[in-house]
Amino acid sequence: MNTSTGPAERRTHTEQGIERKQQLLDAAAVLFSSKGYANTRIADICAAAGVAKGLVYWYFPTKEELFAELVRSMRLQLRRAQAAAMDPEADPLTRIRQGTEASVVFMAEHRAYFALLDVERSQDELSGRGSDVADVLREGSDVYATDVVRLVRDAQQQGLVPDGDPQLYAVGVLGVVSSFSHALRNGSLDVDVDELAAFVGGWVMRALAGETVAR
Amino acid sequence: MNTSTGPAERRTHTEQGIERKQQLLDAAAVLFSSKGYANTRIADICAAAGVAKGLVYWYFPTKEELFAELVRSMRLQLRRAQAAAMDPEADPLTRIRQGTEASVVFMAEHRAYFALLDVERSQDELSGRGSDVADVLREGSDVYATDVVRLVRDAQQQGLVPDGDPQLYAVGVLGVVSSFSHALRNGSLDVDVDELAAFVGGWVMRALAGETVAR
DNA sequence: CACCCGCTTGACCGCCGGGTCAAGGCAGCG
DNA sequence: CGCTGCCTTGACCCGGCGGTCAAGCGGGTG
Repeated sequence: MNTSTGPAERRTHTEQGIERKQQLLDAAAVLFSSKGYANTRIADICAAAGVAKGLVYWYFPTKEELFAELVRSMRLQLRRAQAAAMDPEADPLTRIRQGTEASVVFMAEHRAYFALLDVERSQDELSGRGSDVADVLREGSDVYATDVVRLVRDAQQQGLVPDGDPQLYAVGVLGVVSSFSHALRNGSLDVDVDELAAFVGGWVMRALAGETVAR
Repeated sequence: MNTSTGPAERRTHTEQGIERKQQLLDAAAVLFSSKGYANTRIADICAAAGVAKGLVYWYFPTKEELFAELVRSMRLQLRRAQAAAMDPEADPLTRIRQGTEASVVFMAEHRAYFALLDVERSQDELSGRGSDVADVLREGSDVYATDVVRLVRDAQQQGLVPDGDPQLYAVGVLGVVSSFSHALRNGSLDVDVDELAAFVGGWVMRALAGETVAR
C-alpha cells in the first residue's frame, strides 16, 4: 500500500513516472517564476501539466518540497555551467570572471528557471524560519559564497586583489550577478546577452582589481 | 455613515487617529520585514499593536494597501537621506559615492524597515501583475534607476566614467547596494557599518571608473 | 487469468485568513 | 443632555487552497 502516511516514504518510479515528475517540475518552474510561489496554486500546476490535482501528491509530499526540489535542480545546473566555464589552469581572478560570465549567460538562457534562484533571496526572508525550504535555500547561498570566497582569497595571495575581507568581495560578486539577472528579466534591459555578460565580467574585474583615484 | 463601501473613500483623522495609524504601520513594518509579507497575518499586526483586528480596516482598505503605504513611506525616507548626503557642488561620481554610502548607512540604521525595500524586488515578481502594489513597487525602482542614470551620464560627459550604456552602470550600482543590504541583514556579515559603507563606496567607484588590465 | 503495483482521477475536507459588520464607547459641541 | 462623528471591538462570514482518499485503470509477471 502506497497511499500511506509514512514519514520517510520512498517511492519507486518507472520510467514513465520519472518523466511525469519532470513534467510537473517543468510546469511548476514556469508558473513559479512568472506568478511567484505564493500566487501559484497546485491546481494551476496540474492544469498546465494536464493532470489531475491529486497526482502532485504522488510525486511530492508538499508544495514546499516541490519548490525545494526545483531549487536544488537549478542549483545543480548552474554549478555545472559555472564549472564548465572555468579554466582550471587560469588564475583565480580570471576564473571568477569566467564563472560570472557563465552565470549571466546561463541565466539568460534559462530565464524562467533562473527566476527561481532570484526568488530564493526573498524566499528566505519570506518563509518562516524553520521551514525546510528555508534551510535548502540558505544552504544554497552558502555554497556559492564559500566558492567565491576561496577564489578571492587565492587571488589576494597572488596579489591580484587588494587585501580586505574576502567575504565582502564575494557578496559583491554574487550580488551583481543576481542584480543583472533580475534587471534583464524585468525587461528594463534589452541588450545582447554576450554583451551583457562581458559588461558584468568587466564590472566585477574592475570592482575586484581596478584602481581609482584616491578619495 | 463611514462603514460604507465607497471606492474613493477618504477618511478624516484626528491627531490620535494619525498616531494609531502610525502604530499599525510600525508594527506591520517589523512583522513584514521579519516574517515576510505572505507570512504576516493581519491578526499578527493587531496583536503586536495591541488592538482589535477590525481596526486595521478603519485605517487601510486592504492588507495590500497597508503594505504599499509602508513602501511609499520608506522610499521617501531613503530618498531624503540620499539627498542630504549628496553634496550638490560635487562632481557626479562623488555624488554617486555619497548616495551609495548614505544608502548603506541608512539601511543599517533601519534594518527592519529597509528589509521591505528588499522584499520589493521579489514582490514585483511574486505578486500578480495588475495588482496595485506591483505598480507602486515598479514605479519606485524606476525612480532610483533614472536618478542614477542621470548621474552616470553626467559623469560620462565629464570623462569620469567610460562610455557605455548608462542603464547598465545604474543597475550595477543599485544592485550592489541592495546586495550588501541583504547580506548585512542576513547576519552573514558582521562588519562595522561605516566600514561597510566605505567598502561599498569604493567598490562602486572602482566598478564605475576603475581601470584594470586588458583582457 | 489473477494479481500486484505504479499510476491517475476528481470529489471532498478542513482550516486558515482576509475582510465585514453591528454594536458600543467617548469626545466635543450646541 | 442629546447628538454627531471618530474610534474600537470581537464575533462572524466565506472563499480559496493545500492536502486526502477511495476508487479505478493498465501493463507486466507468474
